[in-house]
Amino acid sequence: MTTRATLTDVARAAGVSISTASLAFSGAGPISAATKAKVLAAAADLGYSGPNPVARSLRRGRSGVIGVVVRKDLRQNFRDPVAIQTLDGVATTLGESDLGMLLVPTDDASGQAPELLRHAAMDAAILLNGAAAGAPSVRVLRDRAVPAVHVDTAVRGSVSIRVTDAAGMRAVAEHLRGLGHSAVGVVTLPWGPHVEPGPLDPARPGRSSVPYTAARWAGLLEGGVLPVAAQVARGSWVEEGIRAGHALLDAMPRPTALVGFSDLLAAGLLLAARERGLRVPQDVSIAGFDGVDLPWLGEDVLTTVTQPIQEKGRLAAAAAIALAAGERARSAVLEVELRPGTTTGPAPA
Amino acid sequence: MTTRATLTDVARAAGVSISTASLAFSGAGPISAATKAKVLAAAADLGYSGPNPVARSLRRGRSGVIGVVVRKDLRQNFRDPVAIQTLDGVATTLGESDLGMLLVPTDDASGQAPELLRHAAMDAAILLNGAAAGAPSVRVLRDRAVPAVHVDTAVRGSVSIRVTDAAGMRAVAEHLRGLGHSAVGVVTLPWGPHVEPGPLDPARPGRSSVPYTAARWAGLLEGGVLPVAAQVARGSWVEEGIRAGHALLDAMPRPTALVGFSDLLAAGLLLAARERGLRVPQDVSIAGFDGVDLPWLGEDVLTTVTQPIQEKGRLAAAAAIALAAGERARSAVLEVELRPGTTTGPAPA
DNA sequence: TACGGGGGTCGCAACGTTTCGACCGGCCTA
DNA sequence: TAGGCCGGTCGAAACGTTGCGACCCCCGTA
Repeated sequence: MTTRATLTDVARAAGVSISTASLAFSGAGPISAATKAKVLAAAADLGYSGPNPVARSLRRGRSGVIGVVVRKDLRQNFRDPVAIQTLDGVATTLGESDLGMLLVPTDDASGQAPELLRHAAMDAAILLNGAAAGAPSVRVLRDRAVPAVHVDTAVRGSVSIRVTDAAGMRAVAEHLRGLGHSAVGVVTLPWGPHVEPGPLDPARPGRSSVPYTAARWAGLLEGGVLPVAAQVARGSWVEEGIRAGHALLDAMPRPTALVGFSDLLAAGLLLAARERGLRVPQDVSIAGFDGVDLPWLGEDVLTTVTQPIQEKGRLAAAAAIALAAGERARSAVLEVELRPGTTTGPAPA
Repeated sequence: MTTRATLTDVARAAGVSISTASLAFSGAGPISAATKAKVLAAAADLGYSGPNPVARSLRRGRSGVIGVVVRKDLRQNFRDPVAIQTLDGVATTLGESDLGMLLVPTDDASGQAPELLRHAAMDAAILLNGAAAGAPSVRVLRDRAVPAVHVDTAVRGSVSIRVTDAAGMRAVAEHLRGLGHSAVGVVTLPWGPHVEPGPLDPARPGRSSVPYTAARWAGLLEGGVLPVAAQVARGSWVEEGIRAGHALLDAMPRPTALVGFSDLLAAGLLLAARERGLRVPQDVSIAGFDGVDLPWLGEDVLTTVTQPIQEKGRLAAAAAIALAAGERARSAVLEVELRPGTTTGPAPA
């Protein structure tokens, strides 16, 4: 088998120097139209389809690839519309700069970063896995001196893109209080590695080690809502919302309002309420967080807090691009907004 | 700013040759424990975190990256559980070999392949975008001599991983006929670039240019079902299923059974039927295709055809790994299976 | 004592590009 | 007509590895 043609071969065939041949492809630098055509013709002749990307990267000192660190179980992870929209934002912005997106599935709970993260070429990384300061993935990147952008997590000395989680949840709390609700049940996102999913004592929850979970809980309290019952979900899944919904609706006295820390959880709450024949919002109000599309929800429009998810991804990508180019990048905290729907109403008398 | 340490620096600091230093990291070749420790110590001292991946790739002639070509709009694309599960399978298998997964969003309709596909380093590619033989993405890869694995599409001279779409849909048709249904409405997946979404004449549908759409339609006919009404969906989305569901249920005489070319579409059909107060399956039977989890569907268990989606991804990745290593890989066609649920029943009298 | 073998180390030549500086004419301007 | 400038081309030196072959020395064996 004959090996692939290189720039040297093309140059020889075209009767020019290697430097000139390079110019014909890179476009940077002066070259006459005639020469360029000659080189391109020779290239076509030899089946040469452009400079070897690896060699180019080595010479340029840049790989043109941004690592995107996501949670290991893509199947669960990408079932979450929030993750997908973030990724979509990232992909859009990276695409505009012709940068590659290397997906790196990571399981920080395993205690070590994947081999890939240690060895793969990348000019910068975007951490979508919510890894905190001490996490393996973060350490590996630091050791490799790969600049990192954290999404939804603040890490000292790193750029991070976040939203005002606490303020958003406070708005929900105030909204519910304004409607006269005083008995509120809550299903939270995972609380942290050392807290089991299931019931949570609202009076002594301990501090969640997941930044946005902690922030959203804090927001609830700031808004004057101390839940009468709480459940910790295994993940942002509808099934968990259903399970938690039944658990919460079993509480005595029954909560008049239920809050999900994500829209998927809230959708589950809604389904649980429906299963029990409860009318929403007459019998029970339900609110979520995220503002994602749930086309299968039917007539109901979920009261929720919309966050600019795609924008978060785009900003993260833009920051990563800047860092990859050796420039500085700034952290950002984006605003969220309460969007009242049809699933919340006055508390029953 | 001081530039990053290289193997040369480490070797010098450790007082050994570059080759020996390399040995300490690659592990390939004989090296005394003492020397290795010395080199590693020097490396730690200099903050050297292992060989530069790009240089290594250049030297080795392999980048350790597999390109995964997906449809452009990640947001729509990844809303589809099928796409996600496939990707999950791919990621799992690639991860086991410590290979990177470069996500390349592509819009073949635009007529040209993304810059990234032309220029990014990859040892092989997996096409999840259903690109047919002539598509830009396929051409670019061929020109670059990047071996490709096609999923759900057969391309002459390339490896492809598919399922028995026709057989699956034939099983659905036979199932429905066995239940006495003769008036069947269908919502198909997109038919091809030059066929508008919306109503389709079941008697003269023309041949779909999307291989699995064509195969599934053919399977229906093979099973003895000539639909009385048909709708072409914009994509595998619940909303489209709902829209099509209403359109199909408006047909006179009303179909007694509805078939969706995907579970998401079928779920939409189900929701449309519910919205109209129709009982499933007493008033209308509904069947889908894919066998994905739809936890929000409630009590109903969708009658569907399960395909080994994750397995498809795993096989595709395995094939890509083989091709990247210069070995041969074989195409595969996986079996699907009818899984009767609670959404199909005897045709109303 | 001489010889063979093997573990460990080292030099050097790639891998395929980009880019910097030098060089060479020809053309414009003074 | 001479000087300067600029468009176009070229050589050569990196970029940071890996891996082949050579080499050296020590030990075991004949």
